[in-house]
Amino acid sequence: MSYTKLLNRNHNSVNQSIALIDCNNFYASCERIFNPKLIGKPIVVLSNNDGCIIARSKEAKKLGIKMGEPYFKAKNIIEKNDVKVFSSNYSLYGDISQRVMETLSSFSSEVEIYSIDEAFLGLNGFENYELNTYCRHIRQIIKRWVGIPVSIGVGPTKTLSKIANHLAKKQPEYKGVCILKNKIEIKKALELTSIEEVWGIGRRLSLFLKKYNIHNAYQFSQMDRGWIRKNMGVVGEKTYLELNSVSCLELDLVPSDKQSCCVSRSFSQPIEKLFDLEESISTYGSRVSEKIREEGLVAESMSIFVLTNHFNRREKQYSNSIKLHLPFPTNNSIKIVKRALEGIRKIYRPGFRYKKAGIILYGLSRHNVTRGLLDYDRDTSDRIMNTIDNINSRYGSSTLKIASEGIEKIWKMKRENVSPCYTTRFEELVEVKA
DNA sequence: TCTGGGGTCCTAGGACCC
DNA sequence: TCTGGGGTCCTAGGACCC
Repeated sequence: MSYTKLLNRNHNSVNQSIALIDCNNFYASCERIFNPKLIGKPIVVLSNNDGCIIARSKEAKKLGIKMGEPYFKAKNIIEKNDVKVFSSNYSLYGDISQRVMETLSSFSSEVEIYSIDEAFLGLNGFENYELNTYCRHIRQIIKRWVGIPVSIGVGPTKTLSKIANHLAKKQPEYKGVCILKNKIEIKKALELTSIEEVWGIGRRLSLFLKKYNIHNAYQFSQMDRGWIRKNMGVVGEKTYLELNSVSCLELDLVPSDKQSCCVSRSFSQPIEKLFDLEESISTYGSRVSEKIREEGLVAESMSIFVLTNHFNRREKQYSNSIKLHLPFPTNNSIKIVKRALEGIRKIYRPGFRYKKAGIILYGLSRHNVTRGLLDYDRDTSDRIMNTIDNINSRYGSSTLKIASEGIEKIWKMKRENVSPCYTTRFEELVEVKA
């Protein structure tokens, strides 16, 4: 549907109610479910390689620990205050997320899973006070059944439901549920929301807007539409309309297939040898192939990239990438890894200390659509991959792997404080113990 | 000493065609 | 000698999100 049509169609639908359910401090809350001693204690969760802080409990936020801060910089506060530290455990978080989403789907037929810890729900046909009661009920059930605290914001558009959610979290008087339905409430909420907190307005745009003396969401919503279109493109214009209760972003109820799929990692220590880069790229290539197989997709091209540590000013820097086509669309690990290795050999330059490498698959599609005449070995190759996937899911990931993935892996991720996989058996442990 | 990873959408500009 | 212009497709890069 064209953009204009969409606008016209929705112009009259100001009365719709979209709820945004957002899990509070999601990763930290997940760690607490199976370890109740942690309730009330400050917790942080670290990114891969135990590099940055990517989740904090309420108590940790209070100590002044910042989101995205490097672990080593916060170590002082952490040790002084006995903050519990966890390496990220995505198989645990993914599993808890699924439970939350399943529970949500019992409350509305319209659910859009937006991220690991957020979902939009269509909640039309409620009176206001019913809406409030219903949301409090949802909140209670998720807490009771899954053990995760959530905040709920409701508004006539997605962007306003985001703002409502933000208030529900921040202002204690809402007790976790904020409903923005009438003009006066919306105006008040927009005035309370600083411009950089608006969904869709990031660091760059908020700096730009502040130069024009636009500091909060209400000021933004009162600007001239043409000016916004001219200076911020269609994306900015949609945000503007959404703040003015004109819905431009519909609920996406059937998740569409991915267009690209990426696996990349920073190394635990810098590596210099082509051999080690080859091992890492083989591992990532194998993993990314597995990921698209899980979704029934095939890729037609890929991009391989490497970079050195740009934080280290004293060392010479290098980064490069190369795009490669596959002879025909495939999700076969062996073929993808083989091509990826050709790529890494082309962009490798000796004499640098590499910090990170990765592979991105492009041109993804459902695999029967692209079946071609040259594709004679598809069935055999499907069977081999199937067998590998089955064995790996039964006996732990990487039980079977491609030889070039290597065994020693000097570059492998650091994860010193990972919690047990309470809900997903031992797959991750294989990775962690080594 | 130590600084994450995986996505989407939009736009500008080049190549190519008629 | 004179040397168009508009459409489409693709790609790289930027900005944003969690």
